[in-house]
Amino acid sequence: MMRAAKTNTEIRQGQIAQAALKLIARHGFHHLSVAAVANEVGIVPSNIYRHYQSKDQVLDGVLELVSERLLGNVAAARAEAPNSLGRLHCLLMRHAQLVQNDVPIPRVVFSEEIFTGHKPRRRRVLRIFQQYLEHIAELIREGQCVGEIRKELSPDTLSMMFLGLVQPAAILWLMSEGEHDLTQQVQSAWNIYCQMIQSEVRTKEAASSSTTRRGKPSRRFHLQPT
Amino acid sequence: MMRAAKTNTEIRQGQIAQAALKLIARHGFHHLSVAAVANEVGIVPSNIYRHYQSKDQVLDGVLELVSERLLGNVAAARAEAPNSLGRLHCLLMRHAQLVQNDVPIPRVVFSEEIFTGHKPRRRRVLRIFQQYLEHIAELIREGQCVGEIRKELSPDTLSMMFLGLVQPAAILWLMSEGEHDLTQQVQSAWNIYCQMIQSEVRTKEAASSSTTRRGKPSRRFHLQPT
DNA sequence: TGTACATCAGTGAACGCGCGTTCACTGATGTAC
DNA sequence: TGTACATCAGTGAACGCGCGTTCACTGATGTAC
Repeated sequence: MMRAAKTNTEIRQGQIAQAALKLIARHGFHHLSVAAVANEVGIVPSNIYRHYQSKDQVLDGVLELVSERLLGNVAAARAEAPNSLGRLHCLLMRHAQLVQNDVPIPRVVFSEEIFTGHKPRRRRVLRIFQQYLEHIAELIREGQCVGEIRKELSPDTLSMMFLGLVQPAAILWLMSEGEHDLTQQVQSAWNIYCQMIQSEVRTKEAASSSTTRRGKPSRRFHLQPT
Repeated sequence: MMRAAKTNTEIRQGQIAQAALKLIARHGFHHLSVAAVANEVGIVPSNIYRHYQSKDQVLDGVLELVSERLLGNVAAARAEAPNSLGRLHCLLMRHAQLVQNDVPIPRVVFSEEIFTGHKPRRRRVLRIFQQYLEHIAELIREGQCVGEIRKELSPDTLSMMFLGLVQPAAILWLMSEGEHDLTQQVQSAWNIYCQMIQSEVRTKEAASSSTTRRGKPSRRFHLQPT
């Protein structure tokens, strides 16, 4: 066996967390072994302990990555779309992509290790979850301020429902190994959700608002196939 | 140690599955050990193998129980409420109760053991999930037939969104150890969902339909706190 | 009703395996002189 | 520029623990005669 190149701990920590995330994405959280991570990085298992104190700390590193990606998507969605509904739509699709291609967040968030693992980590995931929800609620509030989104609906409830547009579909997708088309299912759900939350354009007050409902209804409504 | 009373295999299989479900509900899926199950039943670990061939088969027994409860709720909701919206509401609240009191289904369905465990079991859970979705879609279709629910919305998408009313809240509830009030959050989401899917009562054609929207809007709408 | 035997559930000890972690040692890199 | 030494990352062997599973044995229950 060739000896691995000597590498700075800071860099190795990053490599190890990335490798762990990749393996979790592929084989699931609790199949993650220190040996597998080491192998992925190209070092020997015991060497992990030069850079992390324990497996637990590696997992903390993974959570950090997941948090960054989730919150990064919020920032990206803000930058990509000009209005609230567009941003929400963008965030939703990015979230679906994240689940599908890159990081099966469900594997992390729904994992047993999280629910039943030691408390500090559970609190941490809870916090990430809540932060994410809060960002979504903020997007919704902004939409309500400018009149895009109906003001009588609670942003907190709407943000929870927003996540509900992806989660069941994501689980189904995970379990069916790609038999279900996640993106399309999420899109269908979004169409209905969007139509529901946007301010009515029929009423006289907001007849020509910024929403696209009137212009191209066929893209907002999910038309029944048959 | 007192010797356990000799008991019929059929009965013991039931006891074992029940005990396993109870322990999963309390401590999570992958913390389930054969020893713990045996202890809960009041027998010795090795005795489990008189009644099941392996731990895997015990887990299959647990899935059977979960399936029964989920589908049982559908039947109960059908019996309890006269119309489709009422049945959906009833089913939703029963589902939330199931998660909260009895069987944390998330612990089973979202478990790593399911996603990454051996294929036959994953297929089985997928099937249970799909059956449940299909029953919900059927309730929705019935509602569309009698004009309670808007006909242009896809039952398949609506059923997925229906599950989305509980799932994020359930996960939050699990992680926060009851800090969040699951029932109330689900109720809020339902109010919005219900308002969205029910047929418009404003329009002339269905002015006096069977929905309760006009009569008591404050119970259907979630009013913003501030 | 009583006896002999087959069947079947219950038990404790032990095995085997995976896996996280420790430890003593190796060898490369950077720094002081 | 060259030498000596400290520092730190890499390695393989081994330990320890939990846990699913096996096995030989025990003892209770039901049945045939």
